[in-house]
Amino acid sequence: MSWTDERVEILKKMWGEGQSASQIAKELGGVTRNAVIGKVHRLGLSNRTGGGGTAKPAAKEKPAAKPAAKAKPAAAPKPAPAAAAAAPQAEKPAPKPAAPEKVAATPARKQIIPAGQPLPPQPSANEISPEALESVRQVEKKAKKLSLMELTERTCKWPIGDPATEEFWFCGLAVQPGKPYCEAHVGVAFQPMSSRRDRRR
DNA sequence: CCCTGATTCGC
DNA sequence: GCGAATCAGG
Repeated sequence: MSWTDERVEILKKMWGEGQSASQIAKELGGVTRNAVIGKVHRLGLSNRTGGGGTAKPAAKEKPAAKPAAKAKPAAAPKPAPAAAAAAPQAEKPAPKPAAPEKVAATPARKQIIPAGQPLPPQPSANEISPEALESVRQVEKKAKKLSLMELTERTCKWPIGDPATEEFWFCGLAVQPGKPYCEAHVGVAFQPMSSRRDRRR
């Protein structure tokens, strides 16, 4: 893979949005995060964290608009990257702005979903063993309360709360190797059929 | 352990 | 110019 104009553009865009190098690498495909970082540096758009050697995920970054250095005087040779564009996303009714957390909203419009696996349906409580329910409640207290965008392949994707309200987030604890959930949630999500049958009626 | 970006240096 | 290896920090 080479750094074509379009790929560089995607890189710039995502980097500007605060996406991590690894995320950008995945999006582009065919490159590693190292390649992305290397390119970022060569392009001169690097400094994002104050310090050397470290950087936080895409979270607190002020809406920095560092680029802009040079503006193209004329010509807009970038006509149509791709389709997409239209985001059917209607304004979300947020009747309850009660967001205790300062969940940094990524200025991204595209909104990629890092989650690699399908999200689970909320289990009907009556299908789960009391013990399991118990541990789930326990774990929910320790949940990292990640937002959708904060999920990665290694964070538990167990949903907690009502998606229709502000009371909604994902567990976010470390997943069980190969599973989409943390240990506790794997327990309630993947139950042996045998035990299910026993419990049933 | 997982992650992050920064740097180096042979290609 | 490129990016794997390495480094350095969370």
